[in-house]
Amino acid sequence: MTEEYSASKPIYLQIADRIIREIVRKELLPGEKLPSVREMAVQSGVNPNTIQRTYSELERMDIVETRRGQGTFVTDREEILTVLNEKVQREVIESFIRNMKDLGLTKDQMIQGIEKYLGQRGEE
Amino acid sequence: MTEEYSASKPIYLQIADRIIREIVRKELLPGEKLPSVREMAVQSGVNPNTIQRTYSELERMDIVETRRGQGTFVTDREEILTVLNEKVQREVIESFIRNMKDLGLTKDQMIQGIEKYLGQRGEE
Amino acid sequence: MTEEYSASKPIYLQIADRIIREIVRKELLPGEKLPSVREMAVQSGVNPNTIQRTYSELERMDIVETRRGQGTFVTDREEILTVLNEKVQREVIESFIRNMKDLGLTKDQMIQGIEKYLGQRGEE
Amino acid sequence: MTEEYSASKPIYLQIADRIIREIVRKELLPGEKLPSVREMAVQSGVNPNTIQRTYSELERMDIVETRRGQGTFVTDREEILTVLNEKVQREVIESFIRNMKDLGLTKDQMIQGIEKYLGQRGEE
DNA sequence: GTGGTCTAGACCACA
DNA sequence: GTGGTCTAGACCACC
Repeated sequence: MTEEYSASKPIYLQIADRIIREIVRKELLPGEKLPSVREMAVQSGVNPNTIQRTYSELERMDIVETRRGQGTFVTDREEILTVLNEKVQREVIESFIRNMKDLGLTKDQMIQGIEKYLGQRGEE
Repeated sequence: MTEEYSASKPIYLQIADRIIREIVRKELLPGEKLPSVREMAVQSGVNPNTIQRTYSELERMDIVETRRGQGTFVTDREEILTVLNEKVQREVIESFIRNMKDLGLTKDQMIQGIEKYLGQRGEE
Repeated sequence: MTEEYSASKPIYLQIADRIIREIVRKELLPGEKLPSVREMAVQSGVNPNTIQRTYSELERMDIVETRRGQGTFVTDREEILTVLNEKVQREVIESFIRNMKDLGLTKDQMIQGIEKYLGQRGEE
Repeated sequence: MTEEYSASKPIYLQIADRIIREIVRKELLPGEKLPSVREMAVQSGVNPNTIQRTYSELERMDIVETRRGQGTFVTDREEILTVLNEKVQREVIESFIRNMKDLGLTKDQMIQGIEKYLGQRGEE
């Protein structure tokens, strides 16, 4: 599988986003080891330096921690992951609200739209 | 202004999407003239043939009509624009729901999230 | 009005065909005067020499006759026009039959097709 | 072989029409591979881009499907080909009727004309 | 090899 | 001026 990367955002950040999404979806669990820089570079079809920058960025955000000689691990500090989860969620919601407002819709119409696609509130 | 284009989707379609968004947001009104092919090409930093293709695609979708020797105009057929609006709205909602489900959230949590950012239901 | 001419057939013959069609449709009547070479050239947007060849060709077919100093006239010899009519009609029918056979249709299917588009036989 | 193209219709559509005719006449069978863009361009004496446009148009009409890296193939969806056949047939009939009406003939005369060329109804 | 996109530059018909 | 078509030649992703 060859992934494609948008021209408008640095690749290392795009990969960081992807990893964050995997953490939020619990596909990567707290404390779990990430693939090595070299392995991830091969998987992603990019230069190892790029992955190095990705991991540095994630570490700067306290989302991962690297242990010398052992590798890079998802943080197990729950408060960090909680905040991360909220942040990602907030971004999705804000983007949605912005788009819907562009379409001239009110909050009630947004909710009705969601209910139309998922069935009435209370179900599911 | 130099715009950047994603690598994963043809430029002519990305520009078409941009125009559609402008129509849906009422930045381009029904019956309004679009920039000429050559002018839009300069604005967008692409070859006129690419814009030609964009306009052809929009015409094929009945979103735009061309009058020979005069230019390209947003359709003034309301039913077309209504359907377009619904289609874009549906896409926004589906994308939102997909993202939120990725985050492991239920429908009620989605709605609560929106209400948190916009105030309780019934207000605005 | 600028007419267009196919690249695959000489223009002078295309114009001859057009005149023949007008005669067959009785838009040009037996004995009626055709426009002068110069006038027809202007009407058709071509060189007078081209019309001259058209008229010569029609005269060779005995469809028109030219009277020196007076102009070019549709023949009034009914037998010529009758034969012409049959010839044109035959060409239309043969072309139709050829096309329909290409589609793998039998005669009865052709007739049914016509009836479908014009109502049942005996009406109209 | 140098083909000639009418001035009044885009070449890419004339070639599309030709291919459609070949499909309807079963000279091109369902599932059969069309010549590659470059090969067809040479055969037709036009630029590859023109054939590309022809194939795109045919794909838009669902008459043809392209498989990446493999080529362009006549669809094998029978219902598409049936509809196409009916459409072409309708066009042939309508053109015939138009021509015959131009000649001032009634429906019965059209049918008699066909029977004169193919023998009486019921035979064949 | 295949189809698909893009650029550069030309010519056309229409108004 | 407008949009529409066509050529020439390039680069891309996929197989």
